Amino acid sequence: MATQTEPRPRARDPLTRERVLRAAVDLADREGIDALTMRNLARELGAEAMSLYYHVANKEAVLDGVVDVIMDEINRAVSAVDVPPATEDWKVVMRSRILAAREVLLRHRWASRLIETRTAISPTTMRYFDELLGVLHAGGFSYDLAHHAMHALGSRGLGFTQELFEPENADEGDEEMTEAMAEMAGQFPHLTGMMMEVAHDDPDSTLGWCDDQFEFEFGLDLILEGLEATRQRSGA
Amino acid sequence: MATQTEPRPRARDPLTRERVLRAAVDLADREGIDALTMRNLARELGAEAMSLYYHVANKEAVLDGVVDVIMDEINRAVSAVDVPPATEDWKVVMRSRILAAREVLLRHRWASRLIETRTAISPTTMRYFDELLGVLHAGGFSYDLAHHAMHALGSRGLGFTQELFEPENADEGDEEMTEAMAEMAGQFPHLTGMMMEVAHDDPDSTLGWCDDQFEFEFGLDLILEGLEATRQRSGA
DNA sequence: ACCTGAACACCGTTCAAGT
DNA sequence: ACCTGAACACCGTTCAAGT
Repeated sequence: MATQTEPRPRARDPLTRERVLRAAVDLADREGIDALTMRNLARELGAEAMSLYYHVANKEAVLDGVVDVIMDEINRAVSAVDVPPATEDWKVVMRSRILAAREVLLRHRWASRLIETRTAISPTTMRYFDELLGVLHAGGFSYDLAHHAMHALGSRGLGFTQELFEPENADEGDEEMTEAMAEMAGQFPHLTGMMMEVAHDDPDSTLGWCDDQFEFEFGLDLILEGLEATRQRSGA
Repeated sequence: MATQTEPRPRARDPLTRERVLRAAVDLADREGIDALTMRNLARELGAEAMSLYYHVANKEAVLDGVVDVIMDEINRAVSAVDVPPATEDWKVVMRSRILAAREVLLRHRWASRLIETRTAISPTTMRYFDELLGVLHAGGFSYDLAHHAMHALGSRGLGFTQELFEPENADEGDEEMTEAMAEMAGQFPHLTGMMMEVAHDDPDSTLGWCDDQFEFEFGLDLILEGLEATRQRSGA
């Protein structure tokens, strides 16, 4: 056994586009998307940063590839959940597909923000949306209305949570919290009222009181039902 | 008159947090958000990068401040459009507010992406959402339902277009285009079908065929109507 | 064919120093 | 009080060079 005291030996198979992209996803999962630099990625693979450029054009290509890996995982998850073939309600199929996609994005929380920065659309991504369109079309939507439907869903169609200002760190002390709220009451009566009403309904919650999964499904169902109503109305 | 041959003289008033932030917005408008570096920003102001640190804590604080400037512009635009006080339909008020906010974001196209990266929520931003909540509450929503409504709107409540994969550069040659489509037809029947149907309805459009404003309003109205139906149903 | 070292032009930021 | 120069630890990327 050769002496190896390197901090990160990492069985040194030859590099590969695949290995590079997989390492990139792992790195982002483990240390966040900001840690995904060419130098860190290379170290992860036991190589030098410059070696990566033999397998990928540049960092942008790495990011494109990483999104592709995620979209592939989504496609896999979606086709795995799609088992019940006897379902005739397009809303049920759509819903379960989107929720499956969402689960993947929850496993890679950096991914949705990254996906939004892509300008080109890869075949893997096209496949996802093509199948979604297929569900609508099979459900009685004209392609024209299906087109509007896809826009109405927007990024929610991939399972994105739409939240602005995710709490991120709801670790603020309780006293600072109530103090801030007192100051808030005057300036922002409705925000204050809302928080008080919700706190009354469910005393356990002060901050971090939003059930993301519930809110996502609420918004999704609202849109799906609106689309179904539009479809029936337009007879298309 | 003193000799001045500097490329960017820029009347050299003392720096100010306000001047720094305004220059930052101008710079992002003119050259894109990536050009907003501390060094570029300083040059814009006829100063050195290090001088900025006397007025702002760091770059993150600049970005927070920039978002605040934009949110202030939104609040101004919203209150300017809010003139008709006799309107009793909350949907009309909500719609016009959100469309006004959207116009501001269209003037600063880099802004929505930046806003999404903020973790803290400033008073200026709170004001916007507080007023939006006020419209819902005045329209007969319980704060609890209004809360769900805000989640359902998500970033659309600020006028964000939800589009994944904005075309960005729809400058692809027509021949490459049709070639790509031919290849696509097999793999992505529904995307192909959709494009053909839309092209048939409106022959002028092949790519860049989406009317963003129409799609935004379609999706927005879908949600607003869904919320109104939910409100009536829940009797809240 | 695959990998690397040295180097370049950038970042944000610190710190001691200038006026 | 306000601004700056030099320096540090990072980036992505090039290019000529190694095996």
